[in-house]
Amino acid sequence: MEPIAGGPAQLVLTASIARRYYVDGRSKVEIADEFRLSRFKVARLLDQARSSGLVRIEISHPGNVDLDLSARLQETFGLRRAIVVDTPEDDPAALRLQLGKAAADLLTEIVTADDVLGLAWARAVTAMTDQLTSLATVPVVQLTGALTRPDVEANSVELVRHTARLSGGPAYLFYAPLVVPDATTARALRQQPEVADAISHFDVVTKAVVGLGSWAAGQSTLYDAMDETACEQLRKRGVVADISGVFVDANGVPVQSKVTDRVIAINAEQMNAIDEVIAIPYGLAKVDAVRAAVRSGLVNGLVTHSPLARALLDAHNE
Amino acid sequence: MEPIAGGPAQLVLTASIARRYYVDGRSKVEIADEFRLSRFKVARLLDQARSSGLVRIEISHPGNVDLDLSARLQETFGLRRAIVVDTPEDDPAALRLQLGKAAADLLTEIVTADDVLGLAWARAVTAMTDQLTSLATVPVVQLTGALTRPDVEANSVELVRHTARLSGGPAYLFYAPLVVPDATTARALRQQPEVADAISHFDVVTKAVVGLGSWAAGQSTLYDAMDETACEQLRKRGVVADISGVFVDANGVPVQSKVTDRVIAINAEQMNAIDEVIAIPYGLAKVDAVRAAVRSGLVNGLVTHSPLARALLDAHNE
DNA sequence: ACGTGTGCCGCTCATATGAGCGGGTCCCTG
DNA sequence: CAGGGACCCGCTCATATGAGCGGCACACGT
Repeated sequence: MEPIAGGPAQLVLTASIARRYYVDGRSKVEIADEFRLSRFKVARLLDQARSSGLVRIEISHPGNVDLDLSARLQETFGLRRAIVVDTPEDDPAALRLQLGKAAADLLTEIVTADDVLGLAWARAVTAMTDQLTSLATVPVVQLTGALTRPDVEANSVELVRHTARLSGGPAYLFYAPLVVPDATTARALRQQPEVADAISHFDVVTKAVVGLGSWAAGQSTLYDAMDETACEQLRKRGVVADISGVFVDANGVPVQSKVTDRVIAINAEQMNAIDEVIAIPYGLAKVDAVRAAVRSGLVNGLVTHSPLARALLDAHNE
Repeated sequence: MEPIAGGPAQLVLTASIARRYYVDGRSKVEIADEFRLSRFKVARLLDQARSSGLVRIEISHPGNVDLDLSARLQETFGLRRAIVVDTPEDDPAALRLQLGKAAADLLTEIVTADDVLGLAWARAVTAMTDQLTSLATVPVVQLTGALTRPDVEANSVELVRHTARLSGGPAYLFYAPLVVPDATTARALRQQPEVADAISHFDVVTKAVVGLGSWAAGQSTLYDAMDETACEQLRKRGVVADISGVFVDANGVPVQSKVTDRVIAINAEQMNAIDEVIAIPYGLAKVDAVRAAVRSGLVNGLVTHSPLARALLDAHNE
């Protein structure tokens, strides 16, 4: 693997050839010609140069996206998209900002006029839309009700409206909470004209950005907003993650329960039908939730930060 | 030249492909297959990755030889050999030691059983032979007389004898000074049997290691050993370098003069007939001398240190 | 001296690759 | 709305390249 070549002249020759080939981009035949060697000899020297470590190839770029980690994450988990932002930041708000920017850039890039965009309510999604500056003209569909929290200004509606305005496309939005006290209320809400209209568009959504929470206190806005009993019940059913209102267990299997009926949001089946579903998780506490979400196949795009990406890869390799 | 790609997804895709291609060594066709792209698209992305600087290729190795500089020196001046030792050392003795080692390794590598080795007297050559540990069995021919200096132990004779013993081949050596007071003495010396014998072997020498001095006080052992008048006369003739007794001007043209006749050493014509002539110059004061020596075509191999190598390249590029 | 193993070389032939072309699309601009 | 112009794509076809083979020289043990 690493047996550096023989004499110094050999070494210099190999380096010259490597330079001609890799830096100057000449063909091996040309090089062979120039150095009066057979092209085979040139090829062998180049092989040796690479395997001995004389030629090192690095992939990097000036931005804050860790391309190598992104690629590995994408490949390892079979994702359609993966963006890993390389930042030492660990303050959640600042992190959200950075990931939001990366996600916004991603969305700008991948959304084309043929798409229908779905947006769920989540702080990370808000962070994204806030930094969105350009978007193809597409319909924007609200995928979930909103939760009002003292520390958050925007709600799901504003998020959708803002994005649709930016895009120039129609908005399908409604005013409703993400979770209500009982199934009956939920059913009634779902029959409201605006809600029903939005829901009727769920199956034409082609790209969506969703929230992703770990099913534990402080790790999921939905968890924190729900009553203790319901949370406990879902935990007993093996729920480890909520994907904008869709509950999944550690194996990524969606969990149906009475609680599910109280949620005003896209369901597992509908989400599964969406071509690309992107989540923006951060924080090491979410490792298991992300694994579950990815395993479920519901989420096939990730925008995250390097520590979480590394943790995911580590967890995968054991 | 450096317009980094478009969106982040594009970037990650390009990085993935670059990794597959450069790191994993897969073919473009395989990659195209894997990513569902045309091989042309893959090729274009890879081109872009290289030209945008996303993929960086470096050539380096753990030793103290600067391969890149060596290669550039070799190419720029059309040399057969160039070894640039990367060292911050500037103490002449320590430098000689390092260059001597590099030159010794080089000699071990390039001298084969078919060669005839010629050695001139010079401190740097002594530094080389002292560190020579292995050499093909070849005849070793003394190319110059010796100068005895208080700070030097070995002389040309010892140098040749030692090398021949190491090699196992015959030695053609003689006892004579490098320079004598008048041409008549020189002529007489050249007819001495041992001297004549060595000289008769000059034209079969295939590889030689010579000294290289700048024609100024303290920059050439020969200069320092000669009378003021002679030095001055040669300087007036435009001499800037002495190559083990061969004087050349700034354009690399050998300078004949009455002084030349007083030197017991190989002459320009004979040196020119040698396939490889290697010098081991060091110190920035020798830039012009090295340029002249290389331009003359008499010297076609260099073992030197990085500052001098850089200075040579700089001088060439202006 | 004589196998014999090892390393290096250059070959053939199937495959990968590059240069350059022409046909699209989108976006200006007149 | 027509006419460029600036891409971006995938094609053809000549060329470059890789896999694997047999020949050759050298080193070594018997």
